[in-house]
Amino acid sequence: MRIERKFRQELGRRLLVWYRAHAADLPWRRSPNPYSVLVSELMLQQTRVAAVVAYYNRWMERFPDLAALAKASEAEVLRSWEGLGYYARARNLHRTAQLLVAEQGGRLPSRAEDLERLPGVGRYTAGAIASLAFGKRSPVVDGNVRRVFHRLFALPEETRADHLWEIAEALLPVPRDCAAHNSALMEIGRTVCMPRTADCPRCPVSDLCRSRGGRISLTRKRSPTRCEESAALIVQGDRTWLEPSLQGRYRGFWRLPMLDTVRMTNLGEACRLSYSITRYRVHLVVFRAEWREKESREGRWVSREELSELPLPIPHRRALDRMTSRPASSSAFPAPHARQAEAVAFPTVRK
DNA sequence: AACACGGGGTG
DNA sequence: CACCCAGTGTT
Repeated sequence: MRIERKFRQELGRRLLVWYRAHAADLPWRRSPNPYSVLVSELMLQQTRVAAVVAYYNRWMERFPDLAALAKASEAEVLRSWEGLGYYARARNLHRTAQLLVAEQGGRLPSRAEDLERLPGVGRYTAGAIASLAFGKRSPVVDGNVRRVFHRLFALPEETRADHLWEIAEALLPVPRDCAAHNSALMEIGRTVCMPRTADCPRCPVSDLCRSRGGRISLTRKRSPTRCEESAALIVQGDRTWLEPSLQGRYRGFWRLPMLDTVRMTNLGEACRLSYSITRYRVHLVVFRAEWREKESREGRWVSREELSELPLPIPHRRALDRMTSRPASSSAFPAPHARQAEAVAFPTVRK
């Protein structure tokens, strides 16, 4: 697709003017140093601005720079990320900090090509850091930009990702303005040219737009797969037995043990809750239990104070909160369930 | 190219 | 409830 110089200049001007007037006041825009751009961009991967702000502020207080982050333990890093999801991002950010402190004098590279070699930094994030933090003439294509381009140029649904990157590159203005240019494209996608509704009257480039707010066709998804999971709540005094998650999505987290009726005695259902995770709908049932034989299990007894410092999957954190917080109540735990609940031996996944 | 990865907000 | 989000890494 050819882009006329005149079109490019007019579009660029409008974006910059609009952005100067409408840029949201976000914490990582206050002092755009490379580290704050790195942290915010990692947090913003597949995650909305509104969800990120509080995490970002706490993060910067706790890990103000690469050196502080590199020194932190993984548990501390994961606890700070808990609830934000996609925990590989946190592990990657931590590794990136350690790698840069160890080998690059604690400095981020400024070229997208070098940034992309860092763990957790792909094509989008590399371009974002290069342009936003270092003012480089690097394009960005994220979900917002993709949608804006689809509408702006009335692109066919099957448009290849490479083509979108070519367009993004071709539209870049002089280096000095690239940060604002890229931010403006994403900000318009986020606040004006939204997935379901395009608020064209508010859009600074609506008269240059080929589709004027047409709907982007939605890709249908398969319905969630139902799963069941049963966990055990084992209490000794004021401590709860937790086990480390050694692999999988919750690697590095602590969690309730899976109910194991061979080594545990099932004392009855304590609580149940459902949650969704990517394409699964999980029904979690927690049973109160006692050890018959604890040998050969990795884990530890955790007090309530320690509980607040260890990283836990949100569903397990919730279940624990529900079961162990009994304010203004003499008993620390819910009364035994009347009937002996039937044990579900192991979580089952039906495909 | 398809899939896994988390949790919460929005209509 | 369905859909989606400032993507990346693995298979």
